[in-house]
Amino acid sequence: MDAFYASVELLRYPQLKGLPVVIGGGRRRVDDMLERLRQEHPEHAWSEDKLDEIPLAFFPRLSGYTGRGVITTATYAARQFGVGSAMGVMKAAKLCPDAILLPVDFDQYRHYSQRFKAIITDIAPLMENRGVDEVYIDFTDVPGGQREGGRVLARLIQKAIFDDTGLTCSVGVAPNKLLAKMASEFNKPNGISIVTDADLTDMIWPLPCRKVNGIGPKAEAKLAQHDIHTIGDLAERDRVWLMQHFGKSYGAWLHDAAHGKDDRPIETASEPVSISRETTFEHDLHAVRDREALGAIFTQLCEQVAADLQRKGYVGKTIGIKLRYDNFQSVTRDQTLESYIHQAPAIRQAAGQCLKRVDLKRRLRLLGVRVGSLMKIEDWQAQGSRAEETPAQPYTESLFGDESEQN
DNA sequence: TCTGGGGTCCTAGGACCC
DNA sequence: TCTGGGGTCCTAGGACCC
Repeated sequence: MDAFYASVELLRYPQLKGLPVVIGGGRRRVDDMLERLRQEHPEHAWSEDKLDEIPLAFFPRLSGYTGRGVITTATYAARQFGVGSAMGVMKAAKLCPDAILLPVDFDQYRHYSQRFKAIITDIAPLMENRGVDEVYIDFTDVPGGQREGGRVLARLIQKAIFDDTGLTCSVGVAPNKLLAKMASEFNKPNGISIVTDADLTDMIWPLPCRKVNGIGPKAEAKLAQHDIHTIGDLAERDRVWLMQHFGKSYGAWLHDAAHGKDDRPIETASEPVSISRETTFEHDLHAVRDREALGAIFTQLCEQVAADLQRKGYVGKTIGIKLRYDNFQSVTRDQTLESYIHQAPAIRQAAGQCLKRVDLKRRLRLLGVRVGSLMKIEDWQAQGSRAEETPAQPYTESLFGDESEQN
């Protein structure tokens, strides 16, 4: 989907069309924005169905923002200023202070995500989820899927999605997932691109290695040290040499990828491996000085994870924590229990144990709670689930050090 | 002006078992 | 009498993706 979060926001605020808009900074919902408008401008009759009447002047701008968020999506107008996803909001504010900043509203994006995916599976049932805004589709056996190399079906899908949602997408058609992913980037937004094996040398090899899905910043830097910059450079290298320098498995994969080889099937169904919640604090917190605040956040994270588990219908037995220090270094600890759990007090109990195994002298910027080794709740019940033991005194024990160890 | 949140997969060492 | 060869599970960290 093209600039998905931003495009969804533009559906309800069409007055922002064509303007630099960025999504990020914080998590909020439309109601919060309405609430603020009602307080600040009670002379208007604000309501959910009149969002398109909100004057431009009332929208928050990047320039007024102070905080630690990042940009998740930028409209194409905002990208002209050099603003892009994963960029810190404060940096984006320097590049384009007048851009409109909207908070993320995941519920809304999930809703549109389900809608466009339902439209796709109606046309082509073999679809693999790749997050909220991206999918792989197997055209092979769809009627008409081979016409004009797939272009006809790609156009049909684009039109069906646009007619239903007003959202545009870009489609890459290729013999495998690796090439299709790269092809989808060639004609954004609202484009179609077709790549065949015969196009490998002229369309793929000139691209920087970083364009391969699976080569990130670290691998790119290491490749550059060996003077490998384009996918073509990579394709020239000997397979064994790559395996010696990048590991047996990754090296072999690099070699295959550079030659456009990928035989991964479309996975139409998948089970989650873990469910987690984490939060970055507005300001760094200290385990001893801010232990009340940290304790409250910790409890809330456990409750959110528990609610997520129950909503999605899972229990888990590996409970873990993650924290990030003020120097951005992250550590994790986890613990596998004897039985499966899914309730907040039990999660908090186990996660609290993990917390005792980390250094809490440095200031913290992030805290997270994770549950892994998941099992479907039905399977758990079918095999005679044992009720989890709730700690006798939940939420009262000392979690973040104690006053005696002041630092 | 430092750097979100929710995930997956891989590696590597150690415990433990046969 | 100084040291096997598998296999699985657990844990921690890190790369990468959307």
